[in-house]
Amino acid sequence: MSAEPSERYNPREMEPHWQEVWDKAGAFVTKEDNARERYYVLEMFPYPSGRIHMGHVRNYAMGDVLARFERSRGKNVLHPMGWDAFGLPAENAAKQGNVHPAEWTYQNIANMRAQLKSMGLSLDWSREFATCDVEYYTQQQKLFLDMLEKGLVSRRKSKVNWDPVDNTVLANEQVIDGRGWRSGALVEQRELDQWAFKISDFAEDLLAELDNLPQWPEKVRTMQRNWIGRSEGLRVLFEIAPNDKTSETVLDIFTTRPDTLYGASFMALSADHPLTTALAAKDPGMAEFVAECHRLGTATEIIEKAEKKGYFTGIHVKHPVIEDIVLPIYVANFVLMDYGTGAIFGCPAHDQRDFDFARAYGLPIIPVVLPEDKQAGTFMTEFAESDEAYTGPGRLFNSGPLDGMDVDTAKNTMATTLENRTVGGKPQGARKVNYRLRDWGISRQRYWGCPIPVIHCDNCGIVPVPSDDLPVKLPDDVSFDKPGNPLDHHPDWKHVACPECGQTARRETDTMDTFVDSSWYFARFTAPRATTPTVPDVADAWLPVDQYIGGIEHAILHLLYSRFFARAMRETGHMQVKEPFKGMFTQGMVTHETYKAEDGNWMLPSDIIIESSGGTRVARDANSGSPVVIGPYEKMSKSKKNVVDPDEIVKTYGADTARWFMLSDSPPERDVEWSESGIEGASRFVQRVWRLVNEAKVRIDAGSERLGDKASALALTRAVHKTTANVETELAGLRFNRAVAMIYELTNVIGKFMSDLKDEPCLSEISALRLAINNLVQLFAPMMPHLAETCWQALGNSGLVCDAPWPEVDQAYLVEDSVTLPVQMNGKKRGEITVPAGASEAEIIKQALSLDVVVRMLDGKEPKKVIVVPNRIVNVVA
RNA sequence: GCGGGCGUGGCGGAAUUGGUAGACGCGCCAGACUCAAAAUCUGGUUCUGGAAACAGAGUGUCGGUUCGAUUCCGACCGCCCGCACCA
Repeated sequence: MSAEPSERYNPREMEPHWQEVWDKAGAFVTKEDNARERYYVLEMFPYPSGRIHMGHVRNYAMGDVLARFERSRGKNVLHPMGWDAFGLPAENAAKQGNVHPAEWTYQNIANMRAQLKSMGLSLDWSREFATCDVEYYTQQQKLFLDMLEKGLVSRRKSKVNWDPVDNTVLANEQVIDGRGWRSGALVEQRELDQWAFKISDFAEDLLAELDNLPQWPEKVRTMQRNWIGRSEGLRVLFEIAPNDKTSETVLDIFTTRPDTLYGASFMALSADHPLTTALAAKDPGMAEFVAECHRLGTATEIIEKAEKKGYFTGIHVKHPVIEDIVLPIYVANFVLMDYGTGAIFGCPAHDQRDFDFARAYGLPIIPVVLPEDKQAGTFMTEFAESDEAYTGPGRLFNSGPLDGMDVDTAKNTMATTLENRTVGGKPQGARKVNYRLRDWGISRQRYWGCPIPVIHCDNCGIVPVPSDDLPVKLPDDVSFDKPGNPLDHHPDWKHVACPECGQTARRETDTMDTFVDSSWYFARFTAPRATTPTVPDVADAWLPVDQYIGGIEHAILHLLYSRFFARAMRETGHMQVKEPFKGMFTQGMVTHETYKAEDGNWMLPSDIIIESSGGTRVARDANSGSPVVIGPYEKMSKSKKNVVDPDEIVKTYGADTARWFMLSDSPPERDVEWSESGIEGASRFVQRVWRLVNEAKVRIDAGSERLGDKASALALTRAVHKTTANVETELAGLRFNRAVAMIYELTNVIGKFMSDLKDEPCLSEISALRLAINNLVQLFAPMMPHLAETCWQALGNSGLVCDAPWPEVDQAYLVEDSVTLPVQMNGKKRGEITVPAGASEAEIIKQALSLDVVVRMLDGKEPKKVIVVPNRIVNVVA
């Protein structure tokens, strides 16, 4: 099959053809026994919602360009695809449509696979898997058991974020502004037995290694750093003054400012602190205050506005470094139980929250840090009138032995002092590094997830499922008509004999958070059919992923969990690599104009007609003709109906056109604006290239017998080599938009060359044209692979362009033998001169000064100075 | 509040280490081809003045360094994103 010259290029015919050719040739099946350098490119695998969207098209187009490009550069490329297939939508579909989650999911996968195949991606489909495949989650259960054995999994009663709409637990990372990330429901706090991965064991390493990921966006690294939230400080034991309300004798607090201890004026406990709970049991007023704190919730708006409130416990602690001073203990609504020890000391002068609290309750405010440029007296006076705590640097004062020290020295000195004292037989102070990062709770009360392979036995406690008994398979016969977890109310699934004592026991009915599934799939792709989670040697050979591409929305959750999993898999012997992704790229979103009808309803782009006259665009309803308001570009979303269906685009314009458009114009990390005229422009280029190739073919076939070296032929050859070198650099750096621009430029150059070509060209012109047109095809081949194959064949090349090596760049052609230099007068361009490449400075100056405009402006005077930057510029200073 | 990023024509965006601002695309204007339209091709398109040659201004604002600044420095203005009572 081949397209006739002079016909329009027909992607609908050619694209399926080449897809079949690649498929039959097994062109993109990755071989292990391949001596070439390995290159692993991976795009975040999709959730099988049923249809791909333009965001997928952009993501996979980028990955595919890299895969094809690196392949042509001689690498052994791994470019796999799979499905992040567990999750709640399948269960919701089951509830609504009476379809089994498995059926729904696999049907969606089939649809989306067909859509992805129509894009012509160079994927190794032989490695495809879905995380809901038994073969995959069996291996995940093995990993879980290995991690359990290594002490990387914990089970404890803990406060969890409970989503009352989805009826399940959420990880902290899945709570956004106090609401569930999927349901948007206000999250409640509940106490449950939970399985958790001990990600906090790796906090330090996860933080430190961020510095060794130079190919990650700075933004993502910063976000992870903040999330891990390391802070160095001191645990301090405060002695509780003897009293009759509690039997406790010490209060354990965490502070990062031990230097300000001389400014302490109160202590504050979290509403959930054990001491609070004990005291509230006997104090109804306090119990009411605690309840009030819980009602406040965690929503951002509320926290921002909430006043600092407290409740005095009636007890005091002794000041650790000032004799005969006691400090009152409050329960305060701004102290968090899950950070530090859930208790703090308050130094109002140097912490804004403490300041506000002290103001509200009439507590002393004692400044102990003096800004470097202030006198103690004036600072005290100014400070008394201020509403702000001073949190900057300075020297200690009002602080006895610390007076005169800078903040860091004072911190250290105080730490050492307290380390050397004891309270109740323990050191009063202990240096401690605290992290915000908390363990990753993975228990979910759901059916469509990976079962947690443990058994609860009344005699033996928690018993791991023996590996011979794996997999713990999900039962097929489940009902979704009752609220709660279908696994829990399944008639017999959970009832099993204890593997240890044989007595009646219960299976764990919780399944794993679906983020577990996506935390190691990149490793599984290296040996997707192995009967172990990985084949360690193979995983180590491929990993880390050279280039990972996906959305910024996974900057914390997925990427942090994956980094943890790599470490956990290392500890359990499944691989050596601890950083899973060497290069990370976060691509921007696809946006589209929004359209609103007169009645205020959003309208689909396909339901409107846009007319433009004299630069103004007017939209109206395609059916009724009534006017439609054109709104700004926003992220494509179903709710605003500003979506374009990739299937329709592929049918109308072809995959190559869609890919080309997605890669041109906008830098890949920025949002791209989808527009009708944009896709039309891309389509125009496809046809233009096709015409150009056919015209070139006619000229080349006609040949020539005239000898001769034409300057235009040399210029074209230079342009080809230069563009090849530049496109290579840009593609390697993922600057697809710049590569596209250069290819356009070269196309223009070739077009110009052809229209200038005489009826009887000489040999040098024909061979320059042959090189140019073939190279052009190769340059755009990673982006528009079908068109490239068609052109490649039409030009009479043998084999597939996807197998052809990247064109060679001859450095000799990159060196120009004459240069055009701009000539500036006082920094403003006035003209230009052309000089031989090796021209001396004196020559250049002489030529520049003889320019008409320079002579005129100098008006007979000598220039003050002439600056010559070789190969760049000449500047005449008058 | 803290952290990260960004401000360039009508629009998306280009501009190596400071060296011709506006590549390339979209849009628009004019012309060619056509009975006509579509498609295609050619030319033009930062702004102001001018028929043109040309001159002046110009990369958010103000200032600085420099022969020369979109690029470096300082102050400000505006926008986007992330985090946020983390002691």
